Amino acid sequence: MKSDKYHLIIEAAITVFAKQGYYQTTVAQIAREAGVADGTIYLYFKNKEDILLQIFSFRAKQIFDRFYEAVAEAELSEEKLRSLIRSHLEAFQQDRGLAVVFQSESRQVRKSDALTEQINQISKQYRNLIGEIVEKGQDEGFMRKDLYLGLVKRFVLGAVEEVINTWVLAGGRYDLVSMADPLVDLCMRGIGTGKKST
Amino acid sequence: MKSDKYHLIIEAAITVFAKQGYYQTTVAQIAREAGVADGTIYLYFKNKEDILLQIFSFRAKQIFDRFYEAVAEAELSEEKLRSLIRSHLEAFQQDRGLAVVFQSESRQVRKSDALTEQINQISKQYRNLIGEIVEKGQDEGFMRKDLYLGLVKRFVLGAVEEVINTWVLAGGRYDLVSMADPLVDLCMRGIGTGKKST
Amino acid sequence: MKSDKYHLIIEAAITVFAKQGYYQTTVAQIAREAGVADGTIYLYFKNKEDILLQIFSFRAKQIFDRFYEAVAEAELSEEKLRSLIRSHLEAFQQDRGLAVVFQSESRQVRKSDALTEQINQISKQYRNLIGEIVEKGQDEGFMRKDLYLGLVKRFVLGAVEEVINTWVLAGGRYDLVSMADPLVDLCMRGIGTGKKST
Amino acid sequence: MKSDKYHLIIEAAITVFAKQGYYQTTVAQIAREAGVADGTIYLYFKNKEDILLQIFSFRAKQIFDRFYEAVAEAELSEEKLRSLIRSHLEAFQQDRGLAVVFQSESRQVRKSDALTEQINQISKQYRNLIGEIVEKGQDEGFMRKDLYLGLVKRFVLGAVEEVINTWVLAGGRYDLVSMADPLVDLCMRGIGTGKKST
DNA sequence: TATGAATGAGTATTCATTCAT
DNA sequence: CATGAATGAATACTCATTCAT
Repeated sequence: MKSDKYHLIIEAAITVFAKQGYYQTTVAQIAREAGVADGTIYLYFKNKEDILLQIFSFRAKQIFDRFYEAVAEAELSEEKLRSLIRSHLEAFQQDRGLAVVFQSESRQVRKSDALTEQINQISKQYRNLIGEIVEKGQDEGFMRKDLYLGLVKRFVLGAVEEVINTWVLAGGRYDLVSMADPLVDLCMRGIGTGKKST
Repeated sequence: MKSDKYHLIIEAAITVFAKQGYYQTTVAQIAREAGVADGTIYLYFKNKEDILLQIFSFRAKQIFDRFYEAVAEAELSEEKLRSLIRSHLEAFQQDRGLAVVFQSESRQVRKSDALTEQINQISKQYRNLIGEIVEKGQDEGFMRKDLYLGLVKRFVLGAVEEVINTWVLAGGRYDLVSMADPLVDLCMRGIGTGKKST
Repeated sequence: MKSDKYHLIIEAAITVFAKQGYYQTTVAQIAREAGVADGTIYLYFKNKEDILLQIFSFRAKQIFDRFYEAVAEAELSEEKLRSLIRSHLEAFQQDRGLAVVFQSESRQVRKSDALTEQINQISKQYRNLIGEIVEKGQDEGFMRKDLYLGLVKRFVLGAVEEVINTWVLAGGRYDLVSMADPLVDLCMRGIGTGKKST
Repeated sequence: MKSDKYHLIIEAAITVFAKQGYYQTTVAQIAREAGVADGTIYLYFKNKEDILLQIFSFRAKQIFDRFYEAVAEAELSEEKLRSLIRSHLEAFQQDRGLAVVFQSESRQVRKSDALTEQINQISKQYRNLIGEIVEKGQDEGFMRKDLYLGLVKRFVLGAVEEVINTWVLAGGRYDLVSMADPLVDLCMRGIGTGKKST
């Protein structure tokens, strides 16, 4: 089990990264926000970038576990998609800081291979999850088979991300989760066969 | 007419920003890439950030003019949407560097109000363009009227952006423009009424 | 109590400013002279100008306290003037570097309001001290009453400063304090009534 | 005869140096003030410092010629001293910018030997002029013979300079020349024998 | 002569990282 | 484990000077 301070620093970093962006944030600011000394950070993290890396890997893992659960609980493909999107929006609505960091930092080109890889892996996992759902939908006859799967994955992911992004830029002032159903509806019309699941 | 050096520097900056990101890029690197002295940059730009600002405002204008033309040339709403998306993909395919900069830097949280505003304005214009097309489509009976317009705009924009983003991350190794038709098809199924335009 | 390093840097700065002048001195030179890293300076001073400001305010205070003491210890006005001038010359003779900095930097036109104000305030205090002595001298009948006080203050201050200045330019090679008595004599003839105090 | 532009630049430099000080002034500012191109300055001056050097040597010469004239026109030593001081104050009152530059830049420590020498030479000449007057006064019996001549020179020079300096700092808002008589009176009491010249 | 665009050396300042306590 | 003072490499920006026109 990770120490108390570790989580303290992670949370502080998310807060400050969300407000100012990674490069605009100093390690000293994170330390102050976390209420620890500058040097203490280096007891838990290799360097500044490692903090961001851990945010992506540690927190992403937490969140993805919820996604998998949500998808597993649903039966049919459409409901799985709905569950996925809803829990995605829920997770980000619950932690807007994290949402901001994900949205704004994941697109940044970076030198560190470790970080790039981490981010790419997360995206890939997410797309794979969508891919599995769509394939299941195709098997069930709820989703069109004449679709380039790679495009469909991005189509769904892009739509969800843009909805989140708009919400983030709007300052998180409205209910993000309420966008889930209309969004799924749009997606299903795009990729679905029209066959009803009930 | 802007001076020769101005464009030289803009192009150099796009190249280097695309490769390393804004914060990882030094002014000296831009100067070297442009083949000018460090100080020369400050004859044409107020500071480093101003270069990015100019890229967004100057180059975005160029590109947006093409978008408006493309949309204007088409007759029916679906064709307008197809034109818009195709010219979007074309523009970014032709200048991958610019695409990378747009995709990765536009999401960054930043202090400068000027830059944030510039970026927000571009996004808004784009969404408005989509909005107009959809409204026209609703009038023509090609697009559903039971849609929350704000969501539709983001839905389309998000899908396009994610397609570009994936292409960017893949190193631009395949034909981006060929994604236009399937993408429009997906979007139209999502937002269309099913009525055929021919 | 101020840290060790603070004084180390102040002394180093005085030395280097005295040798090369404020604008010709780099922060790196001060750091090297003080035996600290460049960055360390910014732990104790806001910026380069702040060092000069602190020299004026911190060291001036030290010295002025001595002046007030010296003046207070003397009884009659002429002796007070003699004490003031002697301790002034003594102080500057003891720290020629400081003398040089005071003489050469205090006349410079500068943007910083804080610095200008600091310098003006010191000059004013000094002139006020002289003013008080002269007024006491007038009461005692040792000094002429037909004098424009503002002129007298400057007359005395100017004479003392020029004597110091010449000594500074001469490289501090002779005994500055020995000029005190003849200087006071000259001043007293100029402003005195001729009445003897003994 | 020096070209038009030469004087134009000299005057412009005096104006800007007076306002901002030598080190705070850029060559471009001088050029703008003079209404010439940056490069033009280097047709008339070797470098930035040369401008200041020329101000001291060219303008000082002009002024000193007036001083010598004024001193020559007077008969007796006291009147010579009065003439000198009055023309000094007059000259500076007429060109406050020049006064500021003289007062503030002449004390600065500088690397350039040429400039330091120029400034020292001017001061020396001035002190010599005073010296000659005092010696004449001693011959005539108007001035005390028990004075260390080096001190007397500085005594007078210092008093005059401080009076000018105060006027400069006050923004030149009062009549400087009117200080001449009281100032001479003070000096004469200090150094004179009391014998009346009429 | 005159120009002003271009140069690039020079510098104040920041900040990730270390390490003695 | 925890601290935070100290470090010094890194970098945006300025400006005196040059030179092709």
